[in-house]
Amino acid sequence: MMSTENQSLSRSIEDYLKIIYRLQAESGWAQTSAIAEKLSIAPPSVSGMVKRLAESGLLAHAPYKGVQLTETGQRQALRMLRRHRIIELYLIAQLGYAWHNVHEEAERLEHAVSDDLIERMDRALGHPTHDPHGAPIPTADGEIETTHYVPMTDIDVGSAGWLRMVGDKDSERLRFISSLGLRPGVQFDVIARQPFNGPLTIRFDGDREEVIGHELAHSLQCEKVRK
Amino acid sequence: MMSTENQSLSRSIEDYLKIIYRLQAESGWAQTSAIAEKLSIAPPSVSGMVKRLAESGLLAHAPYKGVQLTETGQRQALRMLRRHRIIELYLIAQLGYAWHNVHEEAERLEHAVSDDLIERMDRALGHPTHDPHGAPIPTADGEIETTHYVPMTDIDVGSAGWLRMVGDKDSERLRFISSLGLRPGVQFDVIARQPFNGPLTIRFDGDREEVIGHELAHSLQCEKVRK
DNA sequence: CATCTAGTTTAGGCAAGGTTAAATTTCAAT
DNA sequence: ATTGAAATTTAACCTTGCCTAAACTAGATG
Repeated sequence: MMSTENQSLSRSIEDYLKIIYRLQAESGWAQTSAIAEKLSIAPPSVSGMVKRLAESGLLAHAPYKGVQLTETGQRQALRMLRRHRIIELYLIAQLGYAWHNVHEEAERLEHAVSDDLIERMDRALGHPTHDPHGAPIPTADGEIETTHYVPMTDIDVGSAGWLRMVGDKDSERLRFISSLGLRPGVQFDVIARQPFNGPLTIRFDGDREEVIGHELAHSLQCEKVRK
Repeated sequence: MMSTENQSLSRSIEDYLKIIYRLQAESGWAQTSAIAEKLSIAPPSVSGMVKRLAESGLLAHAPYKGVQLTETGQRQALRMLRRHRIIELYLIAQLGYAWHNVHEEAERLEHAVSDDLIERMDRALGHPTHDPHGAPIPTADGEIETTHYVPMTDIDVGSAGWLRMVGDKDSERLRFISSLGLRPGVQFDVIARQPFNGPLTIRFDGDREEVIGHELAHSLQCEKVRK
């Protein structure tokens, strides 16, 4: 832990921290192979970087087990998340980007913008709390809303829910979701569900009905409407 | 000339091309030491990079003499110039940046934005022809207005001129210029000039008079108003 | 015409961040 | 308790882009 603190981080390092944050949120640990897969690089490359990151105090490494962000590492990861989400929102709101096209652009810009520019975008957007995919935006000092959403497949037939969040990584999936008229914030009723992981029928926007495959529905994070 | 063409260029390479373009515009050649100085790196580093750039067909190298951009190299350099200038304008017009603060931010962003984003900014700005410092913006297909401005010191006492262009690199200088109320497009009369490279007095905005030191005046690119 | 110097290039290194191949550890399954 | 497969780490190497020190050119000057 030579805690070099406050050095500006390389593009690579920023990507590692972001991915590790997400993996850790899912399962508590980030494993070497999972990191490698998400970054599309070979596992030994991850081992090497992990060593450097551990030395500089951004994460703790339990050999052969996995990795967890330190306080400092998490702060940096949340900073990147904030950048990414504000940029995505800005591109859509101010520059006419489509929902499903912003991810890639944000992925590059998040490493290049200054904190000042991010705060200006934030101001121009009216200090939003969620990005266009429904994900919460961390505050400038590293707070993030904890979500407790359930997959759409967990909502009972006859019950209602809000669509809260959809992943931003898969542009084809996003294009399809939005072609159905679905986006975060939409309230819906579950009308029917076929057995054996079959498709789900939902009604929303008053009269609109759509059938959604199990896999897709499982990827849609929702909040139950309590009666 | 293995003309790898159309590979995306590294950040370093993009910086080299930009600098070489500017040096070449000044004197026809870009010398190793001049490139090194502008990039704040050691001359041997430039020799090394120049070799690689020449091999990939972006420039021609006359050993011990200097380099010149090829057609391809120039096109890339102009692309970077376009990016830089549109970004600077966008930051000022849409995000409330001050004139003298945009350079550094643009310097990072120009390497990260997509062509698509640049064209969206261009559209949002109404297809501007000049950046906030008065420099012409190359078109998307690599055309650039040729300027033929003269330093303010070359305008005779009693004559008038327009301030057309000021360098964007020195933030302190820009801050001062703008504190005088000067910016590109302003028309002025030269009221007086002291001998021995002494200061210049100009009148503009109707009644406003300012005294400008020789060195500063020499850095202000102007167009003569013909009577 | 020889020489000196400024500028350039070559040689040899280093750090970051990747690679593949080989060694090691872990853990589940006999 | 042992073993074998999967995951991880180590080892050895590559490329990019920088560095310093040393060798080399070219052009001005005596």
